[in-house]
Amino acid sequence: MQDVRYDELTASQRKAVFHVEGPLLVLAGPGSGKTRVITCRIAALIDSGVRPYNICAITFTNRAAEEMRQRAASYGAAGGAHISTFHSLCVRVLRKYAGAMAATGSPIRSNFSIYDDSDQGRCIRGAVKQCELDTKNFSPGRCLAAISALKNRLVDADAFAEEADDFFSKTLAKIYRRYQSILNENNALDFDDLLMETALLLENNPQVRGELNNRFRFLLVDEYQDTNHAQYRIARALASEHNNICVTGDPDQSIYRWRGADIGNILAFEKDWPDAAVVKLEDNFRSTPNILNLADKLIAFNKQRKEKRLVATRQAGEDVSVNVLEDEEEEAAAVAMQIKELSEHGSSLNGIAVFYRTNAMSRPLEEAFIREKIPYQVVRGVEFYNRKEIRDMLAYLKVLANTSDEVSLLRIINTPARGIGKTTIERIRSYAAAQGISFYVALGRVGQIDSLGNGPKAKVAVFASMIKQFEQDIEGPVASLTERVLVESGMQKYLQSGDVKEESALENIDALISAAAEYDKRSEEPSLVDYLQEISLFSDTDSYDVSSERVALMTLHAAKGLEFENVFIIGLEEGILPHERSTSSPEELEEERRLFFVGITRAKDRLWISYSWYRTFHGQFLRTIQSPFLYEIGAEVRDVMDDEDEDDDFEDTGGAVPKFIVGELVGHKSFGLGRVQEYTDMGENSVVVVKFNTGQTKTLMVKYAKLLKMQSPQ
DNA sequence: GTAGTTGTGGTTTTT
DNA sequence: CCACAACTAC
Repeated sequence: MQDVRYDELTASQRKAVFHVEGPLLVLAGPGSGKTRVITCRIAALIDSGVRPYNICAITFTNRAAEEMRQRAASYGAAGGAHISTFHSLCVRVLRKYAGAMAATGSPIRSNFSIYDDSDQGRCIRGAVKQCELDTKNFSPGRCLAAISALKNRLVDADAFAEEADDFFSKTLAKIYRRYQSILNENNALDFDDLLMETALLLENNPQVRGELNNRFRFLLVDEYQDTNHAQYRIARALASEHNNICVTGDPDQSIYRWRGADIGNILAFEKDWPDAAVVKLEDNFRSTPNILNLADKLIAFNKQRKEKRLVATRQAGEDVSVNVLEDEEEEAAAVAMQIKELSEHGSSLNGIAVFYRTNAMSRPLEEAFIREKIPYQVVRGVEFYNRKEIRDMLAYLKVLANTSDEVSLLRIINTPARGIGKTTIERIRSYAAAQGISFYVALGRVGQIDSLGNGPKAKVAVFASMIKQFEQDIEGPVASLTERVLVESGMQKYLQSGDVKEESALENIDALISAAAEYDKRSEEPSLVDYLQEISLFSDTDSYDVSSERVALMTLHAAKGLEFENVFIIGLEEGILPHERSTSSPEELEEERRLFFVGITRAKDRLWISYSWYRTFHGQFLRTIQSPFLYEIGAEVRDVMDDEDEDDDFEDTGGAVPKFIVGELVGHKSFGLGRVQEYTDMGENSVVVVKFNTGQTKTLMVKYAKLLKMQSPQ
């Protein structure tokens, strides 16, 4: 193997790298050279005579997969090894074995569509409606979350119907069933189906499992702490014959519990694989001890964890700054100023990142950066693919690839407007239902739909023949087909006309066509189905360009796996970090803490943490409370405004703050009357939870809230 | 059938 | 505060 510097590895890294046969657990702290260990290990496996073809490495994000591919390639070890995310692997497996699955009654065909949350939303709304239920009690979000959790546990609709014993579960079971049959009718799978179907296929079909066991003799799973139960079962099945399973991860960096990740998978690995070798990577080569110290202090507050040390190998550096600003704009301005200074002192912009809890928090930063002319890139989830024009174009392509995909078909049948309205659609629909044919097939027989007048009939016929025309190009390159659709569907004309506000719409579609062209070039066997299935699993996060000279702005979740010389983490406030929706259980709070931990440990040299006194929240300008995590890291907060000639319109209470009793009636200048729900006496920093008559419950800091005592408690 | 308007509900993180 | 759905007016 070329260029592999095995001699630069530490003793424990070597142990992991040169482990060949049998299960292996690598507990890798942040900055411990985990990626390097994994890629070196792939190289070492090949050195020891393993064929690359027999290696399967699974990562969590496409970006991580791409990075690993490149690193492996630089060792000359790329060819043949399968490196992808769980989801991509599942798509390939399902597409390949769809035929075999059909024999056992599976409705999935290999050209299935993959539905994202917005498609799912349409399906679930349809399902709830069909069950004649009130969407208030069974909101789409709630239902989808519940179904997702079930799928993660590999509980299908029938199994759930059997276990359901109360009203809610029974109703949910009905919805689940309807939802799933809608997906089936559309020949579509949602993200969770990809995992569940693959897991079930592997477990129930010995022949398929045998083939894959034979192919993937060495399995690597990265970020194992974030695998959910379905992924766990897939990994277990894949490794069932050879036992050559190597998992890497860090329980302290598990941040996807909300998505079903089960930290128990990594904690119980040694139970699942009793003869597992365990390697702990505790040396940290990334951060200064100043930064690590903070991370260590913070994570020690978590109760559910495996004790693990963070051993600094670097020399002491600069202290971590914790600043408080007036509001989110001042906070953004302060970050921008600091970045300017760094830049002027020679720091490169691609070594700088700003992390925040929610995507919405990027706005003030972007405004400040534009003002200060600081180049930046926002690394955001699915922004690009969520654009209307992109979704429309993709809907055309999806229909061509999978004519059963009614959700996509309904999206484009009147986009751009071609006079096919609700009534026409409903009539075609009932015709299709009566005849027992799909909506698409019904379009082709529009002449026979007696309920339609001649006008609508003609319009539908034009649309149907247009789609037929496109279908002739289905085998060719994806880019030229996309271009053809753009022109002939009328989308181009529609977007050029003055009615559309978004100038950038056509540019975005151009970007889509370029991406398709790149796919055509890169892919060994380009096909529309393959292309669509691939990009369904792609997000903007994956296209983050590490090398471009721009400051990176991203959520703490997106920061996982990255590192930067200079890191800013903003919004250290109660309700934001920890997030207000994650405070109902200790487990959730611990996950928020891990999220902060992940953010801190991305920093190599310098770290700035900040929060602001006020923040606009749900459109309201509100006083904030600093995050409890700041106490935990023992932060000495510097009030940046106090350093200047600051007028503080909140007079000092001199530390003498009033005390409250639960049940006490209080008044607030903007929320009105309310009753004390909880009171935590922390002297000057006492916190009170008040339920106001408006119905909202607020956590307030006594020092600032200026609550009026209305009367003595009963 | 369509476009514009009002109302309502949901509002974290991502494959 | 935003997106989408239902409603209303053409």
